[in-house]
Amino acid sequence: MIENASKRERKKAENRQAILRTAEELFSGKGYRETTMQEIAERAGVAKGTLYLYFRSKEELYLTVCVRGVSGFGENLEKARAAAKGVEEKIRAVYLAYIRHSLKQPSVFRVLRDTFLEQVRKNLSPATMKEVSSIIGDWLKNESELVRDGIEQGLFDPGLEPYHFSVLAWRTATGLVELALLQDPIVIERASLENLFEASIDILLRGIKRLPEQPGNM
Amino acid sequence: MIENASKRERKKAENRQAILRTAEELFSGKGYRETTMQEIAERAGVAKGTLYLYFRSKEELYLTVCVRGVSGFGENLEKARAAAKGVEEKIRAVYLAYIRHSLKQPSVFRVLRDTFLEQVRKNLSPATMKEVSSIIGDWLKNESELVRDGIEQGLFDPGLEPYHFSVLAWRTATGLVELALLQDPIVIERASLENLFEASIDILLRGIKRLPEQPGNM
Amino acid sequence: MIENASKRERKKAENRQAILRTAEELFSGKGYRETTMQEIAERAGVAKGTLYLYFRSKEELYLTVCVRGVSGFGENLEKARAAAKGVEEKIRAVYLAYIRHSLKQPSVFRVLRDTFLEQVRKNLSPATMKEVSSIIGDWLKNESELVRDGIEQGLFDPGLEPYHFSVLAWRTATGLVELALLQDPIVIERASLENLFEASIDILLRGIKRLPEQPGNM
Amino acid sequence: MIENASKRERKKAENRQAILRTAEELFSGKGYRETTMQEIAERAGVAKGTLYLYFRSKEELYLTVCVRGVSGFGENLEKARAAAKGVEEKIRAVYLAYIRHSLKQPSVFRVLRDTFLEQVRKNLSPATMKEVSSIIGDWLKNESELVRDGIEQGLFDPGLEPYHFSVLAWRTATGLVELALLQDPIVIERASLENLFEASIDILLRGIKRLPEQPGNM
DNA sequence: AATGAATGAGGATTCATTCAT
DNA sequence: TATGAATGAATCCTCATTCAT
Repeated sequence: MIENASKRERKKAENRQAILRTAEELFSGKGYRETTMQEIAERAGVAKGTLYLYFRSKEELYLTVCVRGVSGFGENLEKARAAAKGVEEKIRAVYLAYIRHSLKQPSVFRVLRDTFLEQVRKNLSPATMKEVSSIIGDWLKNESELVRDGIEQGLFDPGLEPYHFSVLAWRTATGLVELALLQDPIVIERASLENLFEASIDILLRGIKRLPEQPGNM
Repeated sequence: MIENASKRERKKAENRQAILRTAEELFSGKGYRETTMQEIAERAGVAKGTLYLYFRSKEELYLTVCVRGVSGFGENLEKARAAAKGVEEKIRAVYLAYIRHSLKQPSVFRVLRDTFLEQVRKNLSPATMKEVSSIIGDWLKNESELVRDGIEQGLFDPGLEPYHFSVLAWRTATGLVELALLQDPIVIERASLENLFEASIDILLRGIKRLPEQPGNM
Repeated sequence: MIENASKRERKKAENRQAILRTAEELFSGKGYRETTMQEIAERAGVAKGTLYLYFRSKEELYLTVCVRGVSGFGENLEKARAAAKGVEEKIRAVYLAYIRHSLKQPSVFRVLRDTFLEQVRKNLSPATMKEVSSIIGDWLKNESELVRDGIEQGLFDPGLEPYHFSVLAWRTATGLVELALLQDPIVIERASLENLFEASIDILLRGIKRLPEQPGNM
Repeated sequence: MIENASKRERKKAENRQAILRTAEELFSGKGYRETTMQEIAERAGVAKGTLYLYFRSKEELYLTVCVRGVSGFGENLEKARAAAKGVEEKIRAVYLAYIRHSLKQPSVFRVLRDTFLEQVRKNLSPATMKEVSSIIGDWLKNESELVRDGIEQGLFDPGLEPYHFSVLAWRTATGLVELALLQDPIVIERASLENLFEASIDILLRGIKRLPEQPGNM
């Protein structure tokens, strides 16, 4: 009896996961409008109607996909920072973790990004907006702390506004990921782009380093 | 006869421009999928069927909007480069011109940006994408000439890949403009962002400067 | 063992009644098409599948509700007839009992009325319709016996077709109840309507009375 | 040119009429829910999408059908009254005209009736409700006048409340039409019902006649 | 007997594109 | 050249019914 119940529960949970995975893949690959419930159902191996047993509407499914992915994101960045030694290394680690994670879970990246596109914001519930914002907000805040530390340690230009740098790094990373996610990358090949990920944070860090001999005029 | 012909020509060109302007505005405001041919026609003051006299399909219309937008950018940036003296100043001028132009013509900016979101790409044929990218690619290549000049003049790190830097600057600028275009800016206030526009190119440039004493290891 | 069996029987009968009560309420409030099996199940406190243990289909459930409703009417009217003395009084009593019962149990009334709206009929098989009508037909036939008695006793116009009068009285009563059940009565106030209930049967009866002096020409 | 335009206009108007006619037929035969846009389109000889060129939604189409039919109804009753001579004949003529017109245009009848069914009232716009109510209201008012005249002329029982009689006649007629509209009439055959139409108004009128010799006690 | 997850046919609506005028 | 009516494929969602547990 319990066996039965749990078996059923398990099957249900599996179904839910299958739907979410499929939906994530499709939404992420083709966007909200382009993805049809029919296709999600087919690929998830269930009937169209079944989707509506688990999610009240296409929109609810989309939001669930979003929120689910977003949760893991923050922790990931946190881990990267904890693992790295030294201010500069931490900044670099978080920056690259943001890029790597985004490339691995494009749908999450897209939600994060969409939160900052007016066009799409209306699709997101306030709750989602808040959760997403808080992740970015945390990153920016933590990042600023690191920069401040760096300044205090004499590593970075004392005239630098720490928060500004965080925003700058975030926007740069986002812009690069966007390019990388295009299925046949344009303007630049994938391999070069990979190099650019590392090069970009190097340039950014170098751009804020303190120059002892010749006083920075920034 | 000739009078009539030229009059007709003029009317035709006007119609074309009106359609393009309207389409740009709508694509920019609601995205490709959300924009209907019906609405474009209505707002442009022509009949739905007329659109198809000027553009073979919705996609071609979109492409034309893009190309027109990119060209506008091109001229603008060209002017900025011509006006500035010295490599570094030219790079800064072009970078800032890109931002200013984007803020002045948000719809062009948005349409172009969307072309780099997969959501829109799924609706566009590879041919369309290729066309847009090649224009942007050309433009980035021009930009990298400047960087190459800078390296030759001993201003920038000789290990730097010029084209990469163009891409980096472009993505950074784009990321910042995106933030600036949000109606209720989150994360950062408008004023700070204005500062960041200038600070960002300073950081980027400083990040690639040659360091005579300690040889660049990038 | 027997205890258990009877207990189960009781439970089963209770379930059946609960389902029927709930269905009646819902069918009455929202109509056949608008009422879903899901909602019936929920409100009756059973699972959707359980409904199909008791009733083969939605239609059979509806039919059962109807039949049950008609039977209730039947008993009630029968009682009224038995209690009254004299043909005329019996007819009046049955007529008023029909109205009172309808007002006391609006859902039964509504379900039965709907069975005579083509909208509902399209959802019901001919068999179902036939079943309901035969019950109502029987009931009307009983009623016409009274009229026949009245004619034989020289009370009513001998040219009168007894069954027709039953139908007429039934439709008139139904029409009046319909009006009375409107939440914000239009056309006539509730109080007046109450008077009309009595006045109407008076008029109907007077309309069929034998007129000794001038031979009825109906 | 004008030829063309008018030809086109005519075609459009014809289409509209065809759709309305078809819709009336179907709505009226199967009810709102049972009728599909697909079927209306097919039978009207147009494509599904075409319906939406003429009517914004299924509901708007339904209401248009309703309102269109309702307009002619009032005039019809008016004509019947004008044509008949004498109070009694006028009442009979209007009553029968109501029945005949209802049978000829069932959809109109249904709208009229539905205005008095709580279930359906929510589907009707206030405007429709008002128009429909006014037709019934007019009938009832005019009818009352006739009854009042009859009383003054010594034809009808002086104790009779004129308005009540109007309501009674209206509800009786409605109840009978309802029965007649069932596709395979139940409880009573079509032919008998036809007789009942006339018999019913005879009974009603006879039921309110003044009885000079034996004072009416109603 | 009871459950409730799964099904899939069916229905309203949208919109890019065509074509007769 | 310009029009806008017509098309129908495509999409989201509902719900009666089935069936494994």
